[in-house]
Order: sequence, then C-alpha cells, then structure tokens
Amino acid sequence: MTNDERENLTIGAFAKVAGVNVETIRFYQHKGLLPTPERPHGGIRRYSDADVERVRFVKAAQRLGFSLEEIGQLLKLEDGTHCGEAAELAAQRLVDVRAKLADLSRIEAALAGLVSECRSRHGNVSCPLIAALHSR
Amino acid sequence: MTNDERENLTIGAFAKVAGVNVETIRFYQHKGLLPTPERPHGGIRRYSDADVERVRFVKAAQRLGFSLEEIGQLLKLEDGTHCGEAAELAAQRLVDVRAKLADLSRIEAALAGLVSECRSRHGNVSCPLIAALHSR
DNA sequence: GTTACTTCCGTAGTTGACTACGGAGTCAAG
DNA sequence: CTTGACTCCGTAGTCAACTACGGAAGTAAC
Ligand SMILES: [Zn+2]
Ligand SMILES: [Zn+2]
Ligand SMILES: [Zn+2]
Ligand SMILES: [Zn+2]
Repeated sequence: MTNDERENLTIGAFAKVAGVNVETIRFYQHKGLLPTPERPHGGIRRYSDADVERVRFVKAAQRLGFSLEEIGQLLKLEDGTHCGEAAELAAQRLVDVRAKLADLSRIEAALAGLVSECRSRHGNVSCPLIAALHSR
Repeated sequence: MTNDERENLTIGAFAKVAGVNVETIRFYQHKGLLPTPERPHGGIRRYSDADVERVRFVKAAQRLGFSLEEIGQLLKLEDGTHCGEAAELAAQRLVDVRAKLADLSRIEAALAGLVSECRSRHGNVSCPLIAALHSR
C-alpha cells in the first residue's frame, strides 16, 4: 500500500489544505475535536490526511447547523456503526431548524407587510412601521 | 390634561412594568437606547410611562429580528416623519431574513433526507448520515 | 434608629466559535 | 551560522445582548 496517511503536514500546510486558520486547528485540538499528534523530541508536530478529513467533517456538519458540541458527539460515532444515535442527533437538529424556519416565516410576513404598507402609505402623518412597533 | 407622564417609577418598578431586568435597563441606557433621567440631588432616578413605551418598542423590534444597533437607528425615526428611512431599514432586514430562510430550507431538506435515509437503512454497513458528512 | 430592601455604579462574566498576540524554540536556505 | 519563516503555547480579545457581583448610599417600615 502506498501510505498517504503518514504524517507529513506541518500545521500551516494542514490548515491551508483543510481551508481553515492555524488557530482554528489549535482551537479544535483544545476542544477535543482533533487529536494533538506527538512532537518528535522537541520538534514539530505533523498531521495526516486523516486529520484533514476530520476537519472537513467538522465543517460539513457545521454547514448543516450542528454546534461543535454536537459535532463532538457525531465524531464519536464516526465508525458508522451507531446509526440510531446519529439519526437521533440529526432529528433533533431538524426539529430546531423547523422551529427556526417557522419563526422566520412569521417574521418575514410581518416585515413584508410593514414594508409594503410603508411604501404605499398615502398621506399618513406617521410611518406605519414605527407605529406598529409602538403598538406592540 | 391628566399627566401620566410624570416620572413616577423607580428603576425596579420600571423594569417590572416593562417586563425586563433592571440590568437590562441600565444596559440600554449605556447603549444610548434609553435616556438616563436626572438624579434629584443624590436621590433616586425616576422613570415615566414614556420610558416603558420605549422599552416595549425595543422589544417589539427585537421580535422582528432587528439588532440593538438597528433599533437605535429606528428610535431616531420615532416621530414617524421619516417613512422612507424606516422602510429602508426594514427592507434590509427583510433581505437578510429571506436569505436566512433560504439557507434554512436548504439545511432542512438535507437533514430530512439524511434522517430518513438513516431510518430506512437496510443492512448497510455504515450510517448514511456519517458517510454524507465524510464525503463533503 | 435599626433593619431590610432598593438603587447606584463600575467592572467582570456568560456563550460559541473563533482570532490575535507575544515571546520562545525549531528548521531550512544561503 | 545567521537570517527569516514557521511552530509552539498560553493567555487574552472579539461580537451581541445581556447577566452577575459587590460595596456604598438612599429609603421605607417598624
Ligand atoms: Zn452506540
Ligand atoms: Zn445513520
Ligand atoms: Zn430623515
Ligand atoms: Zn414608514
């Protein structure tokens, strides 16, 4: 096997390949989301493609709205043998996302109404938007 | 005129009537969202119904997703004579809200798909959710 | 006139996800 | 063998919108 998994990247190269800042790497290590490789006798730590993959996992999960805390839990299920638990985490996220969606559509409707009232206001003394904010 | 605008509330009563904490009042004062009334010679500040109304305005605007910064601008338009400017602020909020809505529906679809794949998974070795996170 | 509750005021802490800084130590090139 | 880039590590700062704390001074009740 050609082994591209040998630890060959310095933290700077690692960060660049993974598309994040060096500080983010260290931050994730501190949070336990990424392992901190050994230092070869006072030297410099090296990182592998597996580490890059792990950062990409984190970022993909973030795009779905998972918090770093939840992502930590997902990472513990990384071997894919805990489907139920993973699905449960995602289902909870889904509930949250749907609640947020409902909130936002309510807000969207209210704002849209106010903006159009404001725009079509004819000879009113006072701005309907400001008035609405005052009356509730 | 019966004048209910006379300053009659202590900060504690004010906060209670307005439905916020005392600290929130002080925080808003510090941010310039609320005036800080005079202290009658080393005594205690008093607040009026107009102040209560102002806090309610802030909270109503917050429910529509305006930031305190934006609310500060809205408050400068409080006399209702700047309809155009108010509408512009709201229109920008609307743009943001709609962008967020689009984001969230994308996320909702992705999560819903993954959860149902996970649930209907038959004999797969690995969890589709985890796999999806790995492959992007 | 003492106790007990408020108020006043400034500073500091909270949450989440980073970002910045600074003074070593390490390493490769010239 | 020196220069310059990079790494290491801990601490501190950022943003928003509060929330908490603590000591001193005002105030109301008994
Ligand atoms: Zn399990
Ligand atoms: Zn699964
Ligand atoms: Zn104007
Ligand atoms: Zn208007």
